[in-house]
Amino acid sequence: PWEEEKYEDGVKWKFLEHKGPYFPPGYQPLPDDVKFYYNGKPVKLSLPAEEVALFFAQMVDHEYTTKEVFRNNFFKDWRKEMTLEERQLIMDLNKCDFGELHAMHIKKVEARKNLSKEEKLVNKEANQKIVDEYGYCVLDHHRERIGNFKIEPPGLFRGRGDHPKQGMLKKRIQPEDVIINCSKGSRIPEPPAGHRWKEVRHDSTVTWLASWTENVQGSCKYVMLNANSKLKGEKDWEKYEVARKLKTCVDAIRAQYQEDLKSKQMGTRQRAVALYFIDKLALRAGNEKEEGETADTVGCCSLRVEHITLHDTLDGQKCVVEFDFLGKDCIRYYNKVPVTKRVFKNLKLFMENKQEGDDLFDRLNTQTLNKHLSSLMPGLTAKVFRTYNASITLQQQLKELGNSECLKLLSYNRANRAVAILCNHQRAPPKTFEQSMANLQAKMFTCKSILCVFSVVEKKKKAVQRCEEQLLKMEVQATDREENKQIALSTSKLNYLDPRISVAWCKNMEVPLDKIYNKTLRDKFAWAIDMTEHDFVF
DNA sequence: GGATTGACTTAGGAGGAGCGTA
DNA sequence: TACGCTCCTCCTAAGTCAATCC
Repeated sequence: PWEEEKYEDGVKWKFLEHKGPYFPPGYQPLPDDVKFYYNGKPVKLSLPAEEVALFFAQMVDHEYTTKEVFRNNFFKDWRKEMTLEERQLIMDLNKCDFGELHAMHIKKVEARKNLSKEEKLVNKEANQKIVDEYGYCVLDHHRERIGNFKIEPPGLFRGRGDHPKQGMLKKRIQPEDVIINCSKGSRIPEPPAGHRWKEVRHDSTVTWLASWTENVQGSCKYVMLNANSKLKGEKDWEKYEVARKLKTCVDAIRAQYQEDLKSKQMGTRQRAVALYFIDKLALRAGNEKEEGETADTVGCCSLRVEHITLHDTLDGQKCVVEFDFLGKDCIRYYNKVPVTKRVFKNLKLFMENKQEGDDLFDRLNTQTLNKHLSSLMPGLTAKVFRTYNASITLQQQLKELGNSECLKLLSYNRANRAVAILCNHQRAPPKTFEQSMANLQAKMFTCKSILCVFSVVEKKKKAVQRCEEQLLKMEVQATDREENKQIALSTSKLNYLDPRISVAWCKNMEVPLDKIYNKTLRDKFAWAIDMTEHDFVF
């Protein structure tokens, strides 16, 4: 779909100009009447120590701050920011009283909420000005929106799940920490007054505009383009094209790994079983992770023996594998899956003479798995199976029809839901779930009562009809919402489902696209909206 | 080959805008 | 006009995977 010529060998652009990242405002010292207390006595902290104290104070009503690991990490890092005197005085977090700091924070939040319409508008305009100035770049001939042009503000690190580094201080990033990437002929961004950049480089083989190293994990952070940019759009399109290519050879690949289950080589059999899981269950590849650096989560290749239980029979089914492990973001994967005899036998073998903590696939890692995959098809890696199986599932499930618009949308959401369940995309049930469900039920009840009365009275045909329509809509809505209680549809919509399937479906079903794609999605998938005809097949 | 680093995609939650309703 | 609810946008953590180094 992209007319302009492609650059050769890894070149991503010829011209790149931008204003550099936007830095968050500096720390505002506490007013004199807001005090921190240690052991009951007011203590005036040095500014660096005060800033970090406030990070903690802002979080005290969050569960995080009750956790041992969080408190210890915080206290250790906080003490590093203190002066010698402060460090000698403040020895015990339990003797710290952040009450006034917390109260001030709450008051500020309240005040922000209670701003008048006009004041909110003023803020909005100020924000827009920042976006206008820093939010765009010029890449080749296009003005493009930048995804994250703001430097992440300092704070306390909030890892997910049982993260060993939770509570550590995430330090303030200075221009001196930031590498700028832009093209040679462009106007180089000005660092904030009195500062300089760590480096200005001109690397056209990468797509980032700025980067810095984050201090908690030591990893790189990047400023990159928005998903609606040409660069990202092309990459996204390519991703789905690779997945479509897998469709043409997936049968051969499946036959191959079925065959490999019988191999004399243990490594080959392990690879075959792993591939079977990745294909059938849409598991992630599962890179190995450094112990103690992150929460203990796994994917396919890093499964350990304690993560599966083998059942010769379970609930009347044979050869059942029970999975129970924490995956990405510490989301639990729990599933009972009947597998073929051969897979089952192999798994028994892999588990022999192993104990808790041992790798299930001790002869396999993601590098060798992906090397094998790329030999079967160029561009094929483990994650392509997720994209492929997600998209093909959507396409198959969309064969369920509905005659009214709301029923059509229900069937679309159900297809989307099937994918989300496959990919294990979960969410915490909304806090208001029970209440809003009850409200909906109440409305439906009212509607039903009205219908009862009116059908007796006769007449009022219009009102009856309207009421019936409303009722149907609410019933569908209730079903949809109930089924979706703990399922996140957005992740698969955004990352796994070829948008052309959805665009074609909308055309065929005469459903307006904005019923299934919000503005962000319509922007991101502009390429698909442009090029897709009603007869598109994934 | 094994570890490390760098670049990029994928992920769920927080918070707020905006809408409909009482 | 305030309130409650929903959905969107933003945020940034946490993955994947290839390149590089030794």
